Amino acid sequence: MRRKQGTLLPIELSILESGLELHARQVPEFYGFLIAKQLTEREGARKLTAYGTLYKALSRMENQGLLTSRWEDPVNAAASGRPRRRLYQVTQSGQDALLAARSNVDRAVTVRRQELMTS
Amino acid sequence: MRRKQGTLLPIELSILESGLELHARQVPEFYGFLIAKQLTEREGARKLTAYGTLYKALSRMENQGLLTSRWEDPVNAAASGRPRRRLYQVTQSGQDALLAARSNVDRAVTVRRQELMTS
DNA sequence: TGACAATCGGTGGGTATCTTCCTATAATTC
DNA sequence: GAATTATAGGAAGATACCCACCGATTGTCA
Repeated sequence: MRRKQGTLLPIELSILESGLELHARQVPEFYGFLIAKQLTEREGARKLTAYGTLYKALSRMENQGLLTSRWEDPVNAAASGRPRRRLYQVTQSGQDALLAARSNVDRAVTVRRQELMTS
Repeated sequence: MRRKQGTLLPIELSILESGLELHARQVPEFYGFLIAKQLTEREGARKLTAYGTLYKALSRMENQGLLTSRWEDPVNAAASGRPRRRLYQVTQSGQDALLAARSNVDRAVTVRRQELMTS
């Protein structure tokens, strides 16, 4: 749906928020599946069936420099008996984008409120 | 469905046959997914949706000594960019079981044919 | 012969990631 | 304001494995 540049989509906002929240809780890195679970919990019950959407968002964000990623050590994954994870971190640029997007939203809300009050 | 001992189930026969066929074609080891594909092709179109059934059969056969398995080197799997495979081989005992089962089938068929002809 | 116990098959879920295809929609361009 | 175009979203499927549960069946024993 063609994006107005400098904008974050709802799913991207969620990813950044989840990522930063985990970071604050001493979880330095996150991965797709974990985010999916977080979103499911947070957004309340309605399942994120479309993993494609999530993973596409993640790689998009990495290309934009909002995230960095590395593959988990395969030996480690094997020892845990599960598929390898791709581990992400929110970059400084990601944090900035989140803050900018938030203030945009705030501004939009404020403007709308003004409009309502003066109409 | 409680098994008469010394008997092989259809899926077990298929696994042994596929395994030996691959071995004859210079493919020393096989894995679940590969067998699934083989079965789908061979048994003609109708998909093996129930992977659970297949994997259970494999571990059952390993317990019975018809197969041996080892995990693929995780680094190798990672390099190929896919989940790890569990690699199986048909044991001598597996080959014997197949031969025995085949001759049982032959005998049963022969007996049935006799019955039909003399009835 | 009839009841019991064992086990098999299928379904569905969980763990993880990625690709391709089609459609819907929003942002640009004219 | 209309036409174009880029891009996001969803569905489906590929790659691999495993577990838990339920119901059906079948061999065995009384």
